Amino acid sequence: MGRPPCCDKVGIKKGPWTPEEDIILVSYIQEHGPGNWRSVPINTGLMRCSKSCRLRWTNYLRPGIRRGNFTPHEEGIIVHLQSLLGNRWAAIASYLPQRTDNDIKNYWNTHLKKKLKKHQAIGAIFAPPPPSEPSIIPTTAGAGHVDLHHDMIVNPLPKGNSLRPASCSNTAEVSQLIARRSPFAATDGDSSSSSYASSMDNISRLLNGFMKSSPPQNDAADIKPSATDVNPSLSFNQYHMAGGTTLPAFNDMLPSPPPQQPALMEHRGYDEQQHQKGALSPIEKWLFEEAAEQVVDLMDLSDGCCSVPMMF
DNA sequence: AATATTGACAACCGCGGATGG
DNA sequence: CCCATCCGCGGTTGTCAATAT
Repeated sequence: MGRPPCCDKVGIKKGPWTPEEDIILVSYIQEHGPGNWRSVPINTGLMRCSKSCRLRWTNYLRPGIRRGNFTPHEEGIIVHLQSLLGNRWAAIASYLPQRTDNDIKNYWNTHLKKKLKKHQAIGAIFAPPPPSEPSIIPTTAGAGHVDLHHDMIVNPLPKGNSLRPASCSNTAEVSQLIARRSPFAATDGDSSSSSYASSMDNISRLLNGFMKSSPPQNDAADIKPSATDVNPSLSFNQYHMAGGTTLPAFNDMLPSPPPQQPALMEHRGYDEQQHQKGALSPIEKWLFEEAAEQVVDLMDLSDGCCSVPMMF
């Protein structure tokens, strides 16, 4: 006897979500908030397993998510964090609050790993570190975070270590967000189409109608804090959420521990509190800061981004 | 034009931690 | 403590579109 299935497989629908299912799920969460996923399929009539509902919400329907078009700077962040943290995608995603762990993971597996491989073959930018220092060489499969990995074995981090700061919690623009975020929606150069895409307008209309009947909540624009919200200890994510156009020093990108994020808390959505469980362990933070000094040049390179893409 | 291959990413699966009775 | 349940995470698979042959 193995572990019992998370849900009754009989009658459970699998595969891509339809717009109608999305609407049902969003409507339900709008009313009840995320959480208690077990009850979601029961109460909504969705023929989906609770995990599937949670995943759909977390990765696609949740407001504040940006999809696709990773910037060179984001790539740099991911590469660096992956070298530090290994394949702890949730932790990495906590530094890029508009990105989901799944998205980052996919991007790593499909793009960055190849880029790094190619780059390492060329043997350019990343020189081997002194043997006695922690390696920050980005490598695939987490092989580059050996020292941290060792430390984590000795002093393991809690598994639920997401640091994900707030993303916008509004739902007033959820239809728009869905339209923007949908993998099938034509956005940001993504012009793929499908039956889903052809239905996006209908979803938007339906959701707009739904939202009108919903209690007012923070508007999407609210995720951009005012200038006074941008304080010196602002994390990278917060900074970008604040619409920053230039980057703070890498050390400043370190997120403050959850209690030090009052401004952020105000914008937190239902489930965002779930992501405040963990924080950097001392060793992790130390390594992060150590590595930050070495990576600043790299980050600067990518930050100029926009004109000088990172070369792997 | 038809078929095979590759790339991208959405979604699923299984494990393990957290929590409550 | 033990057990059951819920939830989140990371690895993996499935599917579809784009590209190559």
